[in-house]
Amino acid sequence: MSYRLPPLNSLRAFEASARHLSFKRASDELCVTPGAVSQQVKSLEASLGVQLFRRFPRGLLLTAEGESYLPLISNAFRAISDATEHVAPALKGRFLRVGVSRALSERRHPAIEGLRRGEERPRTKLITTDDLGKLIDGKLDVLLRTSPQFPPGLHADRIALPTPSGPALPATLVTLPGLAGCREVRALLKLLTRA
Amino acid sequence: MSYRLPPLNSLRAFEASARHLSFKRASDELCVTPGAVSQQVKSLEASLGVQLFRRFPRGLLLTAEGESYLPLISNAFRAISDATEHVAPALKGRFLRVGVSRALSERRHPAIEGLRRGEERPRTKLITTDDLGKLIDGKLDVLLRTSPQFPPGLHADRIALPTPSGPALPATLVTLPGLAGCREVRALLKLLTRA
DNA sequence: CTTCATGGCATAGAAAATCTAAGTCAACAC
DNA sequence: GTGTTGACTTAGATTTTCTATGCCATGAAG
Repeated sequence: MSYRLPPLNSLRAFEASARHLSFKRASDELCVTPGAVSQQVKSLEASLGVQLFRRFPRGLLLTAEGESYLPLISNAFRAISDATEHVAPALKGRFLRVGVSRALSERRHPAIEGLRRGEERPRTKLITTDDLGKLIDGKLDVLLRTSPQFPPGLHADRIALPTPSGPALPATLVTLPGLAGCREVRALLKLLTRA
Repeated sequence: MSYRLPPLNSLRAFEASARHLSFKRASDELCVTPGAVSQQVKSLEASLGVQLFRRFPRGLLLTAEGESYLPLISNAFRAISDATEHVAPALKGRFLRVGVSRALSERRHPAIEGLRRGEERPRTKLITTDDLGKLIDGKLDVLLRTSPQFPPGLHADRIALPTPSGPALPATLVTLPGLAGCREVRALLKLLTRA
């Protein structure tokens, strides 16, 4: 038997916003802009014909409908997430595993430190290493190093890390080809190259 | 706590294909082309790194992973669908409620008859009526009539219904503006104007 | 054997959805 | 008063989804 599902991407924006009671914090979690979250939630409300949030200048409150919807949607997403991890155990890690070479790690670059402290998105687990083998073995998702060298078959972005004072620091972000375009890696790239 | 969700639209394509063991029949249900379903499922398999189907020239079989994934995903979608109906009761109808004027109804137009017998998509519930009031009152989603007249505020598409023999039959498909762009209405339009 | 029907696959491009950047507004803090 | 924060809106950029088309492999019918 078929069902009618609401727009699922919008539902994701709703769920994250409802947990945080903030489009801003939801946008951080989802690695998109607050405007995108706002639009998605608005679009969901329009398609449902139901207000899910009360908006305030500095945040959100759930309506009664939103209050009743949230746990049901969160549980369904949790079930999907768990089922997915069960079927594809390789997706179990909830963090982007980022190798950072010792040289860069010791530079205490602000964005990298922010990631380390959990203050920046995407969520990452930082590992001090420059071992490309870990990338190939699937033990890392991304490797950030100063050396521009990388073996064929991997994908590399040459970037300039802005420094608080002085010239930008050249670095290379290496990934498996399949991961190069994923949202978290792109978000990481953007974070690292941000002024 | 956040989760990592697979691409939800692809998941929808997987779930429908797995129920039907056919991209073709899933495409009918989802009102998209088989090629689109195929691409979505393939994309999901790539992002999970797991084969979900075995393909055969005349259909699909589920892999062990696909077998274990399906009930979990179906249940989650069911939960979302139920939650959505609970929060937005107006969405309860699972059928597109189509009013067909008596004149058109009596013509026994093939596409309309196909809809009536449940042989054509989108799923519709046909009601013989030409009462625009029902549309405005929300008791109908769409009204198909021969008359080109409709009140301001509604949306109308003037269409030509192909007949098996003879010239196309002019008709008007009237909807509330909010519904005019929705997938089911568009699918209905396409079905009715198909040669 | 040939022909026809069926359905999955791949591709290029069209269409739609999603997102971003930028600016506005309303509150709150100092 | 100014500055900060976060929600809202808009236009356009970007990405995703979809379509149309043709190809391929099978199975059924003649």
